[in-house]
Amino acid sequence: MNPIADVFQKITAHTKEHGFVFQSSELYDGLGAVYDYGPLGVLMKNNLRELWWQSMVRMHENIVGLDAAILMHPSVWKASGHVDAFNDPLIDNKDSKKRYRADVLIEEYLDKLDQKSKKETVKRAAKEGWDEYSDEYQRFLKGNRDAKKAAEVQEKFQQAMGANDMAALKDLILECGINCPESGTANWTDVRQFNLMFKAQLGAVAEEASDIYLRPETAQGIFVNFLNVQKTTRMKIPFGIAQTGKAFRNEIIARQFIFRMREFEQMEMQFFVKPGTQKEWYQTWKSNRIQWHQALGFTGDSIRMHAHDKLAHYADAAEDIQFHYPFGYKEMEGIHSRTDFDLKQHQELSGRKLAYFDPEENASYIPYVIETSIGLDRLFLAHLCKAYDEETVTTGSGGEEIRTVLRLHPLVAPVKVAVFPLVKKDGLPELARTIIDDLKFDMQVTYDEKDAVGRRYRRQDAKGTPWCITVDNESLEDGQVTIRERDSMQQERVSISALRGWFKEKLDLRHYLGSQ
RNA sequence: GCGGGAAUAGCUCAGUUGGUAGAGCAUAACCUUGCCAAGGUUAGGGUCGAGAGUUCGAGUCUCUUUUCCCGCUCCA
Repeated sequence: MNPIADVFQKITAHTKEHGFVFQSSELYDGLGAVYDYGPLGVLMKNNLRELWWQSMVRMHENIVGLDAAILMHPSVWKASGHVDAFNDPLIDNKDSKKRYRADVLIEEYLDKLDQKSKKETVKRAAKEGWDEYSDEYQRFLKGNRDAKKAAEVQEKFQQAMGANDMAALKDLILECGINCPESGTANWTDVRQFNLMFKAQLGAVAEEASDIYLRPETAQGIFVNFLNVQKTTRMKIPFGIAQTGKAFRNEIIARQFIFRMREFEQMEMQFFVKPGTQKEWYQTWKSNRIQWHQALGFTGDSIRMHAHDKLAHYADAAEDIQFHYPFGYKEMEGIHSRTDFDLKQHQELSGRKLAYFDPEENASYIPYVIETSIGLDRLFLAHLCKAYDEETVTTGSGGEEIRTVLRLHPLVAPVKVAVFPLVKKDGLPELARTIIDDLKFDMQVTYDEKDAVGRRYRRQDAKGTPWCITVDNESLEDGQVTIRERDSMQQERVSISALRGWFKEKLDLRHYLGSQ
């Protein structure tokens, strides 16, 4: 096994062992590429979502929140392009093992026929002296062998696509003698429809029910609410709408643990700007988002920007923020300049005006959109990967051992403080409980009294808890306790009455996100 | 989707030519110790991923299937 896979496997095993992530429906052998967050996982995931929300909504007076429904009108997905782009008839060549879109293969074949037909026509026209606009020319162009064949194939093709008839598509490929460009053979599998959107039924009576989709992205909920939000909040451009929520994609292959899941959570912010200013805003949000990641510990080369090779149909600029996962640099967040594509599409299909009236310009226009879109699960995984560490330490008896520690950012860590009585007698547990009762209003705290205290420290290290408080016999007299820090293992004596202030200072957002 | 590998207790893994299911760690209770883990005693926990087949008998052999990992492939 290669060392990279080894590290990743250790991380995934660790997350299960300590209750961060479980496989979905494990009791029934599991459901592929779907995962559940355990007790520690949900705390950490909530922290990350909250940190994003605070830096987006709370710290920007021109960004407001939204929580749109997962179910939306089917036309939304027509307008967004998902119905077309997420519905591909695919076919594999068994010899080359290459996969193609069946419709693209046929369209390419039709193109070839068209070219042949044109070539023939030009040749014939030169011979006969026909003008390009003459009746003879046109008649031959439509009437030659290749053109007739093309028309015939075209009709069958449209019929098959219209009826979603996959068998007919395959027959057509065989009939046309279309071979794999790679292997040159016609050893094809059946054509299969890959629908990346999850379909559900709206309506309890099967015959009356209509198809509806689970949203494949959260962005459209923002676009269709654009005017609702703008009018009710009296927002002026430039302004943004932020949303977090689940999205669903029927991935053909889904791997690498929670990196690619069928059900996942996105955190998106769509920022509406005046056309022509999108480039500046694109840069602004790019650097803002990088700063945010750096503030939470993704320093050095743990993240990098990566430009898209080819742009999606809606974008005029797009880059990813990639994180250096154990399996390589992979997309964690996307910054996209989406132009006015989405709003325009919705305006067209709905027939409702989606223009914004700009009082300063005294003109109305459809705004351009800069999108920041991050996968919460991928962010979660990135923090785990960055934090996981096996450190060699010297033991009390002079030997060496491995300390497994999650060096999570304190704001990200699921539990902030663990409180221990040094021994479970002499009233120490009771004193420890009073400390917990005092701190629990501000942060997630936990209690542990079992085993030697050193061992309890290690248990918390594995969960990423940044601080441990130990109550000893002296505490009863001088009112002071020991705070032990996770990464340095340094200890500090602090009086019980000062604890709340001490932690409030350590967990102060402005230390980390203050630059934004 | 193709090819390869794997699945036994919460975790890491043994399990011989097919013959009653094991260890360490973890968990719980009690005793002991007390500032950087693994002292003692005891207890709980497994239809060996699932289904079928071969067999007197299957964790072990065969087939199917599910899930995970690796490589290709795919990816708004």
